[in-house]
Amino acid sequence: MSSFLGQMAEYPTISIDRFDRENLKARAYFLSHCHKDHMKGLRAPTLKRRLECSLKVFLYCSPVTKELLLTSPKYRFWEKRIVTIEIETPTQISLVDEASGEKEEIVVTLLPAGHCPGSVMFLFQGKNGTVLYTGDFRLAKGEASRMELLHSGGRVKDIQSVYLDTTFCDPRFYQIPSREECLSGILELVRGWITRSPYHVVWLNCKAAYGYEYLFTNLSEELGVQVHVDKLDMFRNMPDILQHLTTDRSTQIHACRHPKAEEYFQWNKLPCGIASKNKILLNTINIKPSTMWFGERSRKTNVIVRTGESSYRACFSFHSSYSEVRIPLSCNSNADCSVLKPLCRSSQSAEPKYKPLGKLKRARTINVDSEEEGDLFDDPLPTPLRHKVPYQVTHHAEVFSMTALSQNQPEKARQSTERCRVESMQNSFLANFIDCEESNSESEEELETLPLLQGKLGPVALPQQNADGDIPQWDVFFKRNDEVTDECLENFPSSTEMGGSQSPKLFSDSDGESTHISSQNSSQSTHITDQGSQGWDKSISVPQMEQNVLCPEDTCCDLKSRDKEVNTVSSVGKEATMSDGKYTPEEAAVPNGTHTDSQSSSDFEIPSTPEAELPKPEHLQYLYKKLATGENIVVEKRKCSLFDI
DNA sequence: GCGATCAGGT
DNA sequence: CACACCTGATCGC
Repeated sequence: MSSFLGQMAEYPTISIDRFDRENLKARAYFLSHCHKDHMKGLRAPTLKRRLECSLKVFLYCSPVTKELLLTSPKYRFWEKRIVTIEIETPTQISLVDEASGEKEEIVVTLLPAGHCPGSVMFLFQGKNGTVLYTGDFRLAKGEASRMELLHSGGRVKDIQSVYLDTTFCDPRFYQIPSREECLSGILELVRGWITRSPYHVVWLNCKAAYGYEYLFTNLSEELGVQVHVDKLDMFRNMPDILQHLTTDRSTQIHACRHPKAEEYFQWNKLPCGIASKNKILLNTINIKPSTMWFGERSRKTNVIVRTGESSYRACFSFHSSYSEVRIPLSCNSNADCSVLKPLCRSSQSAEPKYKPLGKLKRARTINVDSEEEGDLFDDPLPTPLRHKVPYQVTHHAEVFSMTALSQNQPEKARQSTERCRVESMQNSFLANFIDCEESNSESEEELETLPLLQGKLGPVALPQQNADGDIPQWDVFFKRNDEVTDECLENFPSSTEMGGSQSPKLFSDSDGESTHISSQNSSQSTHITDQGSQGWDKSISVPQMEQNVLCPEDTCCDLKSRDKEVNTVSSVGKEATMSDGKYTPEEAAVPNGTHTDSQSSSDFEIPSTPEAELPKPEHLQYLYKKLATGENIVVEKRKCSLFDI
């Protein structure tokens, strides 16, 4: 359960991913993704009642999240009260207090989070500054640069707080192999097994949760075998996922579930009940996706570990690891950049890009123009179509989409009369990183020594710069992979090598030299569904501006100035107290060089920000000072830290 | 009967 | 370790 209580210090009238207690009074709700632990209170009678009374309260989320949510009858009562916001489309929302009529404007931008279908991060911009709520996220290869652009779109100083998913925000989870590596390992294991005969089947022992879809779709895509699941109606409008799933049990790849699945497996039975085909017994192996991590200096890089005669564990994570959580707060290079990198890619590089799954098929198109105020909210399932264009205006009294920046916009382009403070946010970068530090311990002892904000989602890490850290030796980790990739792959089970009904003999869990399954080439061999994140095939917005205004060129940012102000952050939930002090880094290093995308290496690489350092104790000094002066910092029961440089 | 909470499991 | 659930027991309404 996320320990984030739902409210952010800067904007306490909105609630995110929590719908109980204090959140019952919120003026607006936001849901980052459809995992139960982020939906607490969402179907409670108390909230339902409030909804019936407060007609101006809405839930904002991505179109995919809405689709998934409404698949469950338990949440259907939300149907008319959900407003979907397109990815990467800054949208203004009026937060109205129904009692007093008091109104506050806020601009929210949804950014793909890579955690599960529909998952997003929320960037809020308003009178109390800019805050980023990450929700749960897994940055994928190539996404670091997106984050840079994100941050370069707003001056660093405007980022007051980052409410961060700190699941693995601990040095002990220093590395989790990249999505591509894990995928590649699983793919080859599955391939090696199911190609042996039509009676060789694989059971993917997945927990009930959204987030495995990219695994299913990629396996299906590569192997031409659909994955058996219990239910797929939630994906009925997402053909990119749906086409790879089936409820036909005769397939060779299963991800079905049953409470007694483990027991079944002992008896050679799949969770869906079948044990044979054409009266011939099936040969089954099971693969359990689970988090595996690798310490900074560990050479252990197997992404598949054999745990039994027919059992394997495969590395898989919904969350970013410690090394991935180092989010560049701004971009190093130059700048015309716009907020969002995906818009900037005119050159279609070979870079493997993880695109969020779940592109919605629109049942119908809805024209949205300035006359259609009511439509947005009255419309049922197929959400109003909007283009991912800058400057679009959705027409509802309280919701406007607009371009994020005005830098490239002709004034005439502004359709909304609303002022958009985002305007000022474009230049001035600082090569900062959000970094989490240490302490996964729950012992009082450690908490005392290192007073950090705790919580899965919550603590805020502060940008910091350090010139003398020990930089992770990325090369050490991945160089070797390059060298051994091919031979490793050769060690994979193949239909010819593996005889009988034994399961593949590989991937020993010991220090594996040859058992390592990982490939820098995985981007080639493992296709990740490309579907243009949430782009819509039909356009509708009337006031349509030029596309890509946000980022005219494929160029990246140019570092014009360095913003020295970085507010400290923090606070999780209502108990937390924001620290409003500002910090001026004395030695904000000048980002050097031009940003280049990391095309060739893994997620862990932080190519564009060579100065990035590991957090060091001295970085906490400022925080300590604040603590010493009595500023409130709430320590909750989890790990992670607040970096207050 | 429902929800909330907890313990225990995968 | 951790997640994202699930089940079952207990309690209160």
